[in-house]
Amino acid sequence: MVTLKDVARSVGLSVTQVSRALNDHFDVNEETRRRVKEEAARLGYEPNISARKLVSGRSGMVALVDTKYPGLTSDFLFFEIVAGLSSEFARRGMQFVLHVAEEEDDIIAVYQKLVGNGSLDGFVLTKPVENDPRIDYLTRRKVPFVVHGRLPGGTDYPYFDIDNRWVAVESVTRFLDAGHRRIGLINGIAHFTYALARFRGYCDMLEARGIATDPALVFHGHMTEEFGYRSALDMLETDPPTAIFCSNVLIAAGVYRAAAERGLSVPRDLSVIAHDDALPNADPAAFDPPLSTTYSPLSESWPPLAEYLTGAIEGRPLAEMQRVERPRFIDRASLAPLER
Amino acid sequence: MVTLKDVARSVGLSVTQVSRALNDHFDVNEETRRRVKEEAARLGYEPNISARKLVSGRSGMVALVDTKYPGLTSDFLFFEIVAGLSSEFARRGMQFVLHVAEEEDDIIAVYQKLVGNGSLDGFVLTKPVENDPRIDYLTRRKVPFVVHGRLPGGTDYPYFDIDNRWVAVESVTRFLDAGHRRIGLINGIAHFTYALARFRGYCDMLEARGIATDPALVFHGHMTEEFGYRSALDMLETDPPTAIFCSNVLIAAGVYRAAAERGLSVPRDLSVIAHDDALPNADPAAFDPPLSTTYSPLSESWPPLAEYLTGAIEGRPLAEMQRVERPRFIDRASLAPLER
DNA sequence: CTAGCTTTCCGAAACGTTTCGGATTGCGGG
DNA sequence: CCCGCAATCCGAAACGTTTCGGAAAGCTAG
Repeated sequence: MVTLKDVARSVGLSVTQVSRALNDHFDVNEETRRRVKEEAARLGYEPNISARKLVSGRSGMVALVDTKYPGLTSDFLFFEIVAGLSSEFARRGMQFVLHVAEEEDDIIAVYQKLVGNGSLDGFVLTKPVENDPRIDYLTRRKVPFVVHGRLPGGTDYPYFDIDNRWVAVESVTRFLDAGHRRIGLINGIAHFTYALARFRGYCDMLEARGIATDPALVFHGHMTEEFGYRSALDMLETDPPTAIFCSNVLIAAGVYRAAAERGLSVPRDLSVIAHDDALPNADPAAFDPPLSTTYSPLSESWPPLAEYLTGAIEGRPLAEMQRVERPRFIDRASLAPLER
Repeated sequence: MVTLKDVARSVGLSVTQVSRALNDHFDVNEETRRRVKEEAARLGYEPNISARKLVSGRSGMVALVDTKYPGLTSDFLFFEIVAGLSSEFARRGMQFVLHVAEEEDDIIAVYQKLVGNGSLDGFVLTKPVENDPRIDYLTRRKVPFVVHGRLPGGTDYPYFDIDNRWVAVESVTRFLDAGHRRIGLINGIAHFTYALARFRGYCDMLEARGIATDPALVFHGHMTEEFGYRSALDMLETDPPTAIFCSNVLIAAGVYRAAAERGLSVPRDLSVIAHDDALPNADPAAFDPPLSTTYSPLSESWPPLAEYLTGAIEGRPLAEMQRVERPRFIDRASLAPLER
């Protein structure tokens, strides 16, 4: 391994000055800096992260922790997140550590261990839940982190989120304006905040028009095609809805399948809107008929997440590191006025 | 952060002795060891990985490097690997670093950087190709690594592989014994060694029975349902095969679809065998008719891979760290004797 | 009683980096 | 000619751990 000392010797300077030259400190001659950098490159010098971390507290490593669960390895969302973040941090010269904990592990204990051994600069938190214990713990320990999503109430941490309430409000409004009264919701797992926000938006919008939410029209679960299919079949059994909002394009695919099986035509007998994360495996435009969506590519969240986390590590002010993005509605052909 | 010094002070011993106690060195009193461990646990002490790495050369971190490519985020295989390895290393108290490099990056330069900054103990290499430059580089730099798969020829590195040649040989033999003469192969991308081994097995087996391999019956590409579908359609165009071996259950799904579209019945008009990695999203028993396979769950490779890599890091002898597993054939209902 | 051994402990050095405080040089202004 | 200042540089300490070489104390055999 080639160290600072090697470069120093080779260029006839002290270790100190070489370090400062490479880190663009002010008190080193321009010409010297050039020479040092050149020589370092020539020797193939790479700073030793461990040594740097030890003294400066920065390692350039960030982590994402998730616990194992059945279906983890076929969770597209998870892939997209992991690949997107890893690549984004790699681009910034940082390292991304994926830690998949055992299902039975206490999640806080895992963070404790990871934080304790002090080789990580910060964490990316995904899929927050209400009163998320991870946020409590990391805040208390003053460990930098960024949340993909956010909690209702005070948010004194960096986050990037989309306006999930709007997603539901917009879709339900369009259904209502088209004359629909019985509107179904097939949502993600209930305790995740994004699902909650959508659920609340859905309820509030109905209530505003004097419609009570019918529990028989609301489903929460793992957002798969299969789940969409089963939920839709269930709804269609008795007193079926005329419109369904799906939290996911995959769910919508299941709804389409169920509708076809029941001999219902979209959108004549059943209107459908879904939220589209722009995942590579599910293209709403390829649906028959093309699926109307609220559109917000997941891939656009990696750059801000990476930026905010580095910001948090460097201690930048919170205000610059909170953003909620509003999706846009893309009308295709799965929404029609209710015929009576 | 609680350090060795804190534990030492709290227990009235030297830092040295505390370190030895925690690492189960021999020259520390049994009673002392107990006291130290207890106190360390009480204080929530976690060894600082950076400091340890700096002096002992071990960080307990291993990495897997892959470059971005279109379809990465929908590559089930990749995620199965990532999640499986991460969890397996986590179980062993190690950390797993996923590094997704940009497509345009020089892969060796990436390894150079990662090796150079000296925070990684070793690497897991997947999807080896012939004359793999990564293997050359890491061997030359004496960096520990383990290969998932192996290269033809001398193998002076740890690896875990399945007998890919056997996979093809076995399937083709069964086809031949059932009277088939025109046998197709839909394989993975040609330069990966596992695809090569299967291709060679396929060719050799045909040749042994005096059958020339027909280039029109061999397809290499990304192992997706779509690729299987297109390849099968192509084959079925003129002078179709009566049997097809698929390197993947996904491919087989595409073949089934193509056959159905062409009005061919499996297995009456077309026999199909596939290799089954036991991925969660593709169950050959759920096919109609159930798909006969060579069976070898991918998930069984993580424990040996993790074990061999830690072995390589600790400098254990090579002989214990090489294994090739033979899959087993599972007969279901997609293979029938050729009617004439 | 002593030599030698075992058991248990400890001080100090080392790993590669950053950073604090100070040192040296050269220059212009008085 | 000297003072002060800017521009460059450097030595040494520090981060938390492991490890080398030895030291102290207790015991046994002679």
